[in-house]
Amino acid sequence: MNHAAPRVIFHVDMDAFFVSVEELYDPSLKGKPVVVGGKHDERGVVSAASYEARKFGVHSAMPLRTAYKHCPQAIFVEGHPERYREYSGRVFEVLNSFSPVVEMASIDEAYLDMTGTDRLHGPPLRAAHLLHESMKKATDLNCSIGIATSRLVAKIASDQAKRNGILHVLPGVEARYLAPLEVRKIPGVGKVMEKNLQSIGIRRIGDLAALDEAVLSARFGKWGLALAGKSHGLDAGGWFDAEIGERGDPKSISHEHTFNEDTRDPERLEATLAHLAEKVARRLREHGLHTRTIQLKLRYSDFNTITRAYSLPAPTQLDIDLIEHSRRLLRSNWDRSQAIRLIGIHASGFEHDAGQLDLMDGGRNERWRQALEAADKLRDRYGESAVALGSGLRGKYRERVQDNPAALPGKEPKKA
DNA sequence: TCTGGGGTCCTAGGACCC
DNA sequence: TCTGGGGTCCTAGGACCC
Repeated sequence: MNHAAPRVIFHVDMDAFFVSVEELYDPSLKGKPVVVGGKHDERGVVSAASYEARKFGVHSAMPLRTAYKHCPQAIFVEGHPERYREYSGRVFEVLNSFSPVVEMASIDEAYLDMTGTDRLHGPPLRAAHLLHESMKKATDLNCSIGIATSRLVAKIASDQAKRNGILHVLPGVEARYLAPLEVRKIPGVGKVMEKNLQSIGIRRIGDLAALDEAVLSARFGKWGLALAGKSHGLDAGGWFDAEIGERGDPKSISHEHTFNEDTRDPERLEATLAHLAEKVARRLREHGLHTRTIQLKLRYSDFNTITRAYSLPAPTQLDIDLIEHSRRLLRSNWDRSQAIRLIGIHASGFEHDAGQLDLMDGGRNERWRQALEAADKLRDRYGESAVALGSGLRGKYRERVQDNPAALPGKEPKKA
């Protein structure tokens, strides 16, 4: 085994993924300006735009209303996450048949370690062509493929290969390939970092590479050091330097909801929060995880956003715990003079085992866990609306609060 | 322009411990 | 009655990605 042999990394990126999947369900969309994300007059942003819509300046993350102004003739369609997950699975199957070392980086892109697969698939460029054809045959979707010795360069290359193309950056020419590109092409360099770099005269990756590492490190800390490495084409820092396919459990699970109109209705807020908490709890159980930290997120009318966290004495995966603690956070942190635009709940600090308390409560938690798991299975089989356990819970709690003020924290029951 | 939803990682200050 | 320094946990916020 030659350890000096450079790695062969593929970055496979599906072309206009959401739009392309929608076109498979409705071929009449093909060749037209299409915007996925919601209705043209709704709150929300563009999830994906067809290439025809992009010609009018529409791009993802643009507010839907703005997209409508740019391109009123566009067809606006609601997103279908289940469809995208299904096709993402098919994409994975194709990739997995080419290399056992696949890592889905998001729903529509993946890294493959193709090192040492020459015998099977031939040289990289040929393997990429075969992959491209297989993908089209199996999913009817186009993709672009970047090939390089690092994730970073492969990713940048796949972007340059758009659309429906392949780009191979040969070993040894990475820095030369990157040098003329704008720093913004580096994943992790966004608007703010781009501005910061511009302020010291750095526009292109080559400028970055020419700079002393110490200067970058002094000015931008850890990130500066990583940037120096990246400017030479190395996988440095953050998510990039892990081995491909070595992604473990999620670090956080969250759900949030933006109201179509801002609200100050406590019932509505608490019902929404309970619904979000149930979704989070359900996903915790799917992953076999327990959370220690629950975080509430509120966005007010003026877009000002606050987060408030609470760490539990023992980890949990139960709806009831998430509902109660997030509700408590809401009650004690919501500035009621302001209407709320968005509410969300975020779980983090995961552990695989339930807390000690689980063993000391006479089996109450264990019985809950089993009941909820059974409900999860019913939902899997018959759909979300099949089980009303969650909303039943909410109703019950409300009754309790209304009938008995003592159920509200901090209130003394009045004796008749 | 009027700004979604789901994530990851980083920073920075304060509490607390040794 | 002046006050070191490291480590870890918690919390809040922000940049960034798809």
